[in-house]
Amino acid sequence: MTSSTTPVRVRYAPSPTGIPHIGNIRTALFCWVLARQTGGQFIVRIEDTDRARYDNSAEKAIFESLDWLGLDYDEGPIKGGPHAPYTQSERQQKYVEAALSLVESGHAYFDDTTPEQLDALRERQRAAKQPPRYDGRGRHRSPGEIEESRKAGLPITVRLKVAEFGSVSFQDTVRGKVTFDLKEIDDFVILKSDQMPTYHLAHVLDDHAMGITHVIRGDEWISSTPRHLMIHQAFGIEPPIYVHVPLILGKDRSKLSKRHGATSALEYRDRGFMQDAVFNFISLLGWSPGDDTEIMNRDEIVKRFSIDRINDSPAIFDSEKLEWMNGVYIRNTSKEHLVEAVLPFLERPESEGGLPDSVVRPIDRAYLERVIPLVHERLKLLTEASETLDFFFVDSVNPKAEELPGRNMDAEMTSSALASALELCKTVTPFEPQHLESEYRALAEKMEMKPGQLFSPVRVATTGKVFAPPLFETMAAIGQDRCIERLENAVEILRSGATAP
RNA sequence: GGCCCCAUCGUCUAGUGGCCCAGGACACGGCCCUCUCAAGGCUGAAACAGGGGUUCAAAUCCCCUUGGGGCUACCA
Repeated sequence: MTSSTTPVRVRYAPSPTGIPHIGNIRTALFCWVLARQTGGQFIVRIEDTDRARYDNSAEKAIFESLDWLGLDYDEGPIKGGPHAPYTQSERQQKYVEAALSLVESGHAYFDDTTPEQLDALRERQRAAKQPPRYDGRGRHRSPGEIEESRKAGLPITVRLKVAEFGSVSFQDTVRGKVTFDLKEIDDFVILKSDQMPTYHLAHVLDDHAMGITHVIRGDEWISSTPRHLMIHQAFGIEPPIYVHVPLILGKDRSKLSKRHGATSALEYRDRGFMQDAVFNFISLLGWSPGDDTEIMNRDEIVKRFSIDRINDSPAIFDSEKLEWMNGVYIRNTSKEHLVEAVLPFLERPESEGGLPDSVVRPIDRAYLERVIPLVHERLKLLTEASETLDFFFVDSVNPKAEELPGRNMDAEMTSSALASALELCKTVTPFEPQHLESEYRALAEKMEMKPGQLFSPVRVATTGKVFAPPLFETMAAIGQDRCIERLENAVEILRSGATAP
């Protein structure tokens, strides 16, 4: 059991082969939270030992994701630290030396089996309905034979000698005791023929060197943990505490990947989610504080987090609830902060979801501050701001003729409503919400219409939309001149539409 | 196929033997509020995968079955 007062050293060790998805980032978040809670360290290490799959943009995305969610690290690439470097490709020599020392001590051996031979072996095993497994043939190769292969340019790997009998078990903090039979584990590669270590070797060495106390990682690693234990044993070092967190699955219940659509934290940022909402939401995937609390800021999460309360079962990632939560965060945020958050989205080009290109950039900030309260509680995504606010910023608006009439209103009723509304609009002073409302209500009464029947066409005429913020606040913000123009325009639209056959 | 892990409403989850004919949240339906849309309030429908044990008592413990997932690479 982990005492929350003992400082932990935990690490997030992604490999830069793709943009980190929510599940991956959730693991980073758990690590970060635990480090902050215990006053320990959160370390980032880049595991780029797979040269073929290395992707520079993925590496950038990793740091961008961490940064966006505010997961600051104590040691890592760029920043450095007492165990630098924190990028595995820069630590290669250490792995090679370690692998060689294992050969020296008899815990590992060179293997010159070619990939083709390995394929053939597996093929045969499959045909014979045997589990595909390396058969340990390299154990019997003499140094001379290896040397010959080396000279012939054959690929040479280093494999760990795994005992053929017995079992390994370990205590996983979330799973409990997990046991594997050693006969299930073959002699696996620890040093590849390109002199790069495999994940198994590299991370064990680094975690040990960096003093990692808790290895927090996805459930997918549970079945290779016995290998990691064997490596520790071979080096005579103590393994860390293992914490295998349940995976986050896509809607089809399979491991999260690109084909599940938007799965990276960065995509959520770009789609208008707030970082605190995403932080809150993903912390609740596979963990809960134990009561009904759902909305928690990061301090609360840090305070309440506990490894013991991490779930056993995988969670399906469904962004519907995240959208709701994002709305909660938007509503809870200050006007000033919302303006700040929404501005970059409004200023994007129209084709990317920004305000119409006809609106001059930079956007009139003072005016935005004036109108944002009108939509504050209506916003679920920051990206929605453009279409929710556009009519405030553009010069004119184009209501559809068929949308102008309100419920149970015919064309005639609509035109007379608009005509009277226009006349009133020209004369009403001051042009302020309360006054506007009382004037327009009086007008509705005089015309023997329900307020809504008068307001609806006016809303559509002034905003171009059927749904909009409260009418009189909106009109006041749009201003008397533009309202008059828009109402005139609507009257015109209706007239030309009505005369058409 | 083999090994390992998992199993409560559609989804996220509470539940650690009696407080549970199972609670909360999202989504969905209804009602209220209301100038539309939201927000808010009330409310409805919705789950312990199945079968055996153990126990006075089981969603909770054990076993089996079923289902799902992961791993099974010179990828991580």
